[in-house]
Amino acid sequence: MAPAPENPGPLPKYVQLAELLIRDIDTGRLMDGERLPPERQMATDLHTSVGTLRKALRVMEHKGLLRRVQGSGNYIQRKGGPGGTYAMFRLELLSGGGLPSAKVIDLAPLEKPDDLPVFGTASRATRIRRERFLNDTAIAVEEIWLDAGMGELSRAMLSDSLYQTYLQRLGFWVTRAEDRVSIGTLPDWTPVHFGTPGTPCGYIERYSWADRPQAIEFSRTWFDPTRASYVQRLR
Amino acid sequence: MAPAPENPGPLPKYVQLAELLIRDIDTGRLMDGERLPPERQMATDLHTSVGTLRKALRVMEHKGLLRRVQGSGNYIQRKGGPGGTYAMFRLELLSGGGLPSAKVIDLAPLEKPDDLPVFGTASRATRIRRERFLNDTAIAVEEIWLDAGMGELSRAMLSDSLYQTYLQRLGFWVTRAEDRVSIGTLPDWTPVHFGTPGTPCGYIERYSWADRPQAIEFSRTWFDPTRASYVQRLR
DNA sequence: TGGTAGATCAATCGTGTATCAATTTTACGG
DNA sequence: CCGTAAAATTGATACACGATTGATCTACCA
Repeated sequence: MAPAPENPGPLPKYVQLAELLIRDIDTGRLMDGERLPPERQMATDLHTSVGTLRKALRVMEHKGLLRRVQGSGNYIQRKGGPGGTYAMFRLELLSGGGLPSAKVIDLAPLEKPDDLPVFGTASRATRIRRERFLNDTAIAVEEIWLDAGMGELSRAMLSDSLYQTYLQRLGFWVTRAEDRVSIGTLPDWTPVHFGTPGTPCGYIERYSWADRPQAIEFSRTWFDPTRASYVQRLR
Repeated sequence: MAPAPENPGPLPKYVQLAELLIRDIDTGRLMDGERLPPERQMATDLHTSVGTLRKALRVMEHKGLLRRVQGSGNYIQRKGGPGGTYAMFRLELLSGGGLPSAKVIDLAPLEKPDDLPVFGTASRATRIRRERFLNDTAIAVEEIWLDAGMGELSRAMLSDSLYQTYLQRLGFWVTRAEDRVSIGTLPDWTPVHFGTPGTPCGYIERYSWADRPQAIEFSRTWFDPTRASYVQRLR
């Protein structure tokens, strides 16, 4: 029969928005009790309408993650301890958790090299090399390739959360991603203070999709297994 | 296409379609809450008609695996427990997918060794050592420690899916799990045909919880990164 | 009976706009 | 310094519109 399993369709936008915000809560980017920006401003920042945004907020309120006060604002309400009801994936310190940040090593628009898997539609891509931290301890280096068709990126535009940058500066957001975790060795451009190129380490490949059939981003992450591990929580 | 006349016994096409999709759920290709493509597109992708496809969807809805929302879409609905039977098995062949199976190497009730992290309440645990396969190619070895307080296991009781065994033979269901992926080396009891002890490999630690605050199971998995990788899909 | 094809209906989504209600902030008078 | 009222801010609610999508029905074929 048809060996054609289909690619998943995009979820309703308000669901994606809710999950985007919930991710920010889980990663610590949104703290307990913090007040969100006004709905109107937030809607324009996220390139959506107030109605859609409010549906997302309604979802979060229903999950007990948000307290909505008329005339005052929307307040984060952190529920229960770690590993709430949301399945998370990320790099964590061996001791658990950690507030993520990143330092850009290099950013350049380049021709896609031949050793990259096929993704996107353009022949060029923006290459970003970063060093990643959890609580100010370096845990990984990564190389991100963003298809040129998605827009131009400059160093000044980057924030700690790349996906947030994509949304605010380029007007699209990542709706789907796939990680493949394996083992590898540190690349030759690894900063000397991080480690020696060739050292065995954890290795993550990630494809990211937006609202089109072809992946728009491909990234490789090399993480130090003595300091961090890839964590997946399942409910 | 090519509806070749077959023997009196071929399953109706819509049943085959339903089973195809259910298998995608079980293997984790379709995740909880995910939205399927529009029926029209899905029908053409699967080389069938909308009517036939809808019969298949109707079957899945009747089984509680699908939530159909008019005007919105078809959403995967996880049935009791953590998704499908293999939803928690996240290793895939490098070429993608693969049907999982396992061969028991050893099963023994033992005192918990000191190098194990604390879990459960008993001082003893059942140790299971298995070799794991995807499509009959060996991809990993694993060691599972089930707290003695959960019941007695015998070799004859084991099926390919341990969690299903727990449910059917011991009467509890794993509701939550946490994976930590890193790198390691093959243990000294690795079967010779699988690899040489000490060889670098991928390494997964997993804690599993049932209906009590303390973890009831701890497992370690060593996988061959040249044949499989740990996969995580995100929406 | 099972599968295909097409037309039509109904519900939802995303967006935009307007209006109301509750709260906070500010300004003013004492 | 205090109290009150007005102004500004912000969330809540409602409706309209077009596009998308599932639901239903009929006709036809093997």
